[in-house]
Amino acid sequence: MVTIVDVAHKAGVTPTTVSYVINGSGSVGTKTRERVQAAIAELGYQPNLVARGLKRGKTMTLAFVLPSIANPFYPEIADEVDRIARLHGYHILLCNTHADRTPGHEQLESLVGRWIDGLIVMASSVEPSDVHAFYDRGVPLVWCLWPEDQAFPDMPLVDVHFAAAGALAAQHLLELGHTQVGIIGELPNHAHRLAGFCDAYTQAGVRVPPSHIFAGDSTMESGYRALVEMLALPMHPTAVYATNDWMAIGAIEAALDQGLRVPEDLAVIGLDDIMLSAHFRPSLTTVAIPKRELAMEAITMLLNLIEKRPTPTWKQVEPHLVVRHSTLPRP
Amino acid sequence: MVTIVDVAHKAGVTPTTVSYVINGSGSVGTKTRERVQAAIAELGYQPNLVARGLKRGKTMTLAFVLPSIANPFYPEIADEVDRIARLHGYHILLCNTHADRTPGHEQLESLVGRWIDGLIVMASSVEPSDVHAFYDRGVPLVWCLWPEDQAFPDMPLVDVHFAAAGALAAQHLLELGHTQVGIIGELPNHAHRLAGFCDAYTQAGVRVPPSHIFAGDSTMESGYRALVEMLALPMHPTAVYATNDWMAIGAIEAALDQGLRVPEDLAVIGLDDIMLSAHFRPSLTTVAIPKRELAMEAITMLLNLIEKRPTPTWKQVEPHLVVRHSTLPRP
DNA sequence: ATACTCTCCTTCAACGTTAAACTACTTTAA
DNA sequence: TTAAAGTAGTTTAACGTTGAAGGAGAGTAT
Repeated sequence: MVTIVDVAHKAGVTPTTVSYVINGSGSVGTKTRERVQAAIAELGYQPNLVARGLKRGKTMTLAFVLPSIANPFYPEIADEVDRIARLHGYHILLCNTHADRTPGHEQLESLVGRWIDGLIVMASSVEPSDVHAFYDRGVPLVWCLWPEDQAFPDMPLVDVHFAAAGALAAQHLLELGHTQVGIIGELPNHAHRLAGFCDAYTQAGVRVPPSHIFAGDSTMESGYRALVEMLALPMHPTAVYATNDWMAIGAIEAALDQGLRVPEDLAVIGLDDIMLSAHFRPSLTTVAIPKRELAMEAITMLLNLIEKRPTPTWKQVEPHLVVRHSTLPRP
Repeated sequence: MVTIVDVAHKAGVTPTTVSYVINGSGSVGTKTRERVQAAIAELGYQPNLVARGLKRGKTMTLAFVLPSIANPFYPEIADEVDRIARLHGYHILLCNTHADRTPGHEQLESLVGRWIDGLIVMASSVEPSDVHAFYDRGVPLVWCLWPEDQAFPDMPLVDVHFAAAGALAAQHLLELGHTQVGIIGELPNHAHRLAGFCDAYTQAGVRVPPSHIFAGDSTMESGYRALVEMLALPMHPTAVYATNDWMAIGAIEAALDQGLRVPEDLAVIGLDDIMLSAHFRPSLTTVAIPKRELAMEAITMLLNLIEKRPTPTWKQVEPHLVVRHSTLPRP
């Protein structure tokens, strides 16, 4: 590898002068500058970021900590984080914790040994207290999608306005005239999604009795089971709201298997907008989480923290409704 | 941050001795070793990998270069690469080229400035010649999924035995008695997938005329269009083979829209096994690419190259058939 | 003429770690 | 008893870069 010393020799100056040319610091005469630049070009010199990192105490490296990149929720976020980070000269280290929160602690340690400049931690990839310990050490970090009420209130956080998401779903069903609704939700994790929905119904003067709320665990299977249960009761819903898309899809499958038509006999709405929802038959009406915006807010906040610019430390991104073919007006 | 010098002071030895304790090199007395270890534990010392990287010329960092992690084909591979790399003490730098092959060149340069120890390059993320230039410089790297015939034959390569994949699809349809087949393929990229299929048919004594082969571009829409075209001709296929799942799904949608039943009137088989295929209705019979195995072979080969262990530099992983609900015996 | 300033470049030391070379002491061998 | 071999450390220098301090020379002001 060609080093700054090689360039200096070739240009007949000292390494410091070359460094000044590269970084625009110091003061360098025009002719010398040109000679140095020629030498750099000729030798194909690239500054060594390891040495520079050691000297400057800054590695231009960020870490993206998440449960698993194989979970289809994260890749799009990762892509956007990487894109924006690179615009600012940073690279992203991937860190899949595989939801093993205990070694998650050691993983954070090993990242800090690399002098990363900051990290983005996705919900539930590491123990909250471990994350907070790092924050206290002064490592710039942003939490992303941590359930708001569990968060240490002093830590930078970006999440989704889930209550608004629930309200959007409710508003859509209300506009279609559905007053008899069943709900499939994962509690307590989806509390905001549920509350936003129920509050909107209450404000519209329609009561959702607790007996119309069924428990799921975010899997398709749990959505299927919940709908079967629901249909066994004498409640006759004309619409179902599931707090995520997988459960909504499970519910549709159950309804179809029970001989109901979707959306004619039963409207179903989900929340997330996973890729499958667009291609499922019938395609799923859902409330979309703006992942790229989420990523953008998180990385922007992190870069502000690193570069010590003033920044709000709490952001909520707003979801939006995506109407497809699983909802229709009440028969 | 606490450094090796702090530990040395606390233990009453020189930094070198601490280094010897950490790395198990040199020779250190039992009592001294214990004192040093106690000091390390007490101060919570973590070796600085930046400084170590500079000194040793090794950063324990690999890069994973791909078009975009948002493409659902890659996350599972990335997850496995990261998992295995970390078992060996390496971290993974993510590098989305966004199929911009020109800046791809600069991206590689910036990675080399970081002294990464090696990289895995996914097909079509960078210009082949740029990649080869890096290989010539001695940077350990493995190509993954590059169409075999385009590859520089001297470069380490891991790919899928696509001809066998095509043959598996053919064998399945032959066993179901389908002699009238239509093919939707992307050429020339999917040449092996096509050849494997056609060869198997030929060997079974069934000729597939060129007129039964339709062009697609790997998108769902192109699969849809191809099937519509196909049905307009007087060829009456009872089965369709698409060289990827998206086109197969597009074909199914077209068939359903044209009033055909799938699989009763028309069997459809794909290739890839993307996540959607399992949840689509009808779920798609397809030939699966073993992504985790692919990842494992690539990272294993790369680690062998880095650590200068003998290793084959060409691997093909074997696909396998996944029978679901889009294929049935010929009516 | 002397002091001051400015520009341009060099010297020096440091970031944290670690191999190589060296020293001091102990043990073993002939 | 002396040499050889081993053990347990230390000293030194280096990885590649850069900020601070310093110096040489030219230009300007008094």
